Amino acid sequence: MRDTAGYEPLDERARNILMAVVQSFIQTAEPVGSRTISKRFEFGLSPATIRNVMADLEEMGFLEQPHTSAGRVPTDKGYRYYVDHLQGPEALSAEEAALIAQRFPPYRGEMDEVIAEISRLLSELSRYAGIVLRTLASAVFSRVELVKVRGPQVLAIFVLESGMVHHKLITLEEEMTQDELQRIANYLNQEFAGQPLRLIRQRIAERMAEEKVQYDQLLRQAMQVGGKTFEEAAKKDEEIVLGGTANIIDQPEFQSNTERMKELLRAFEDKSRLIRILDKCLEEPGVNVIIGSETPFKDVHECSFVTRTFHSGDRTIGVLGVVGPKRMAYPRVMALVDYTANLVTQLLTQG
Amino acid sequence: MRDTAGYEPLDERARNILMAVVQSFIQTAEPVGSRTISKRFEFGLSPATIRNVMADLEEMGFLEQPHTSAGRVPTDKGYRYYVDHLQGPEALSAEEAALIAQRFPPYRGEMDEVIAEISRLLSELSRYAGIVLRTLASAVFSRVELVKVRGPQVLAIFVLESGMVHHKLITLEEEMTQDELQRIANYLNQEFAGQPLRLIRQRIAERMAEEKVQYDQLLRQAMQVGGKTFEEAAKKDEEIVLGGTANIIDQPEFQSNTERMKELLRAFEDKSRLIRILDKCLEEPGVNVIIGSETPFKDVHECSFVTRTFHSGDRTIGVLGVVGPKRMAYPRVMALVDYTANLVTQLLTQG
DNA sequence: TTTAGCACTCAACGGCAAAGAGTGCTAACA
DNA sequence: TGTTAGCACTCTTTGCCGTTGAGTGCTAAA
Repeated sequence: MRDTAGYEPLDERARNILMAVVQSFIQTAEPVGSRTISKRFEFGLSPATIRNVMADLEEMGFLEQPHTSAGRVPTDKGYRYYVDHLQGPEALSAEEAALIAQRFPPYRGEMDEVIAEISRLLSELSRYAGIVLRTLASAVFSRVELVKVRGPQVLAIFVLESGMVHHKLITLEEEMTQDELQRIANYLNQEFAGQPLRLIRQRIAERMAEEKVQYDQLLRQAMQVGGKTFEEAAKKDEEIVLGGTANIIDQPEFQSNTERMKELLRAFEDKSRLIRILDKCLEEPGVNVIIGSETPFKDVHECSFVTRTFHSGDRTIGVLGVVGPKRMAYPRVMALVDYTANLVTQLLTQG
Repeated sequence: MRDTAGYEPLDERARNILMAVVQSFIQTAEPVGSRTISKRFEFGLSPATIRNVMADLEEMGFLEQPHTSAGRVPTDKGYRYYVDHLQGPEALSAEEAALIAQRFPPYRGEMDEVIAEISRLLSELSRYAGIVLRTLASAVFSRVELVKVRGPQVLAIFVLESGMVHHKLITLEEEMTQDELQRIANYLNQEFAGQPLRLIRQRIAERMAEEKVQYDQLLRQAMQVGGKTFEEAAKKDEEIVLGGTANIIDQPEFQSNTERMKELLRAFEDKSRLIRILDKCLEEPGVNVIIGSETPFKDVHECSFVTRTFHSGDRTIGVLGVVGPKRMAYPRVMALVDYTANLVTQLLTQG
């Protein structure tokens, strides 16, 4: 939900007509005219009256015309108003809910496969693209194991409080024995267990600057290894998976315009930008909708994002959702995303 | 290289003209007529003569006409003949080779990032899609570490001879102590170090059937854990990454035909089919070319694959390559793929 | 054997008129 | 005063049609 202030007040009739335009356009992808609305919806108003109202709505910035003699199309502001104030909440049908639950992947501590499967599931059910971001930003450290691989290469496996496991291959400045590594691991576990990764990184940076670290060999080595372990982790802090991008080709708005389509597919290949967008969603509670130009990235201004965070216990693990054209079936997709996020949370929490 | 037998012998002139048609079509994506060839190539032949030869080539199945009054287009058989017998080997320019070497990712035992980066590199340089398959089929086991996570969950980390590291979370039937796990790991290391994963799986299956295993607790437990460890590994035996799929949208043959484009993008999303295709390439030494209908999968009949295996020492690690339209700049792409595969092999071998 | 000439085919292009959807404005109506 | 019918106007879409041009196959001459 965005701030609702700053809108000119719309009377009942204007709201109804705006709703009719948005819904009709979402269904047909054709600009909608006054005649169409007058026929298809039972407002008991003539096209002429509707025209007047639509002209008002256009002036207020909710609608626009592709060209003079065409019908109207919602603007981003129009979609926003629709999402925030007009659409009723839609529940998933029982069959659909059952279908999702049935297709739900099993979880055995390996997030990667779950993420991939969920994004596929979301894309199939929405017929748009599915997207999942997994973050370690608020992950809590539980334990690390250090395994000598060969030479100065060491495998650091760290287990998170949520039961998730990550591993990183790090290269030390000087070779150490497995015994030394064991001692270091013990130290790190004792010192940092139960703390968020974010904080640990900070602590290590602080300690390394402290004087006494210079004199204590174990401490010095521990900080070196710990630094590498947790710093390296940062690189994989966020993992993002997209599924079903081919679905967007079916959308008529891109069919005719291959230029836009190319732009969009390229945007989807550049994960870093998507991460930036979804990062914002991590802070939003509940189902979050981003419409077209509400993101700062021009190549996705023709898209909307519907997302929701998912958790393990009270830790935020990531965010999942659907990317589709602005002309998206919002109520349905929002219900789908909400339901799926709940299921994932359940899976991770009790798993 | 395919079998060269079974071709009607082509005389010098026919070969030249076939080559001209293929090259011209690769360049322009337009069906090529007799007039064009007569002008652009210095054969000293009139269009009429060329027409006769082209008619012969069409009868033999090397060329075809989209419609009566259009020029000719190579068939898959035509491309095949071109690739096998007509194109000269092309070397990468020094600048390009340098560019690749410079953009080459560093390697520190983590394959995942290398694979992703290589596929991106291949796609950027070829302007088609880059593809990399990593396989464990011929991987050799070096060492395993078993780490208790919580309850019956155990993290199995296995190091391969090539220095690569994989991990799998497995769930035991009964909880074990870290000490027991350590003993089991020792046993597995002693027993199986230096053997291919493939073979190990087989051995374990055999042993589990043996009678004496029933009486020896350590052995029984070891087989149970080993079975899970190596069996689980099979699931991730093959990993495939595609980069730059958006590039294919630029190809004129797909621009006009969104139906084909959709089909192709969907095919790219179904990794299992791509794996099947690339699996075949694993057995081919040298640069391998697959043209259109030479794969059994209809959705990629408009594409060609150019691939080459890469190695660590004498072990095959995977296969990399480029996927593009059949109308592909074969000599250039083949040189690129060859060079890149060599670099990767070098990286993995000395790394 | 090669080539010039010719009749033929067919996609592509441009122009044009008709159709159709939609609008804004005005005047009449309840 | 709000609503609506009517109307003139705009502009895209569609279909039609003739023209153009690239390309072919065939035949007959060099």
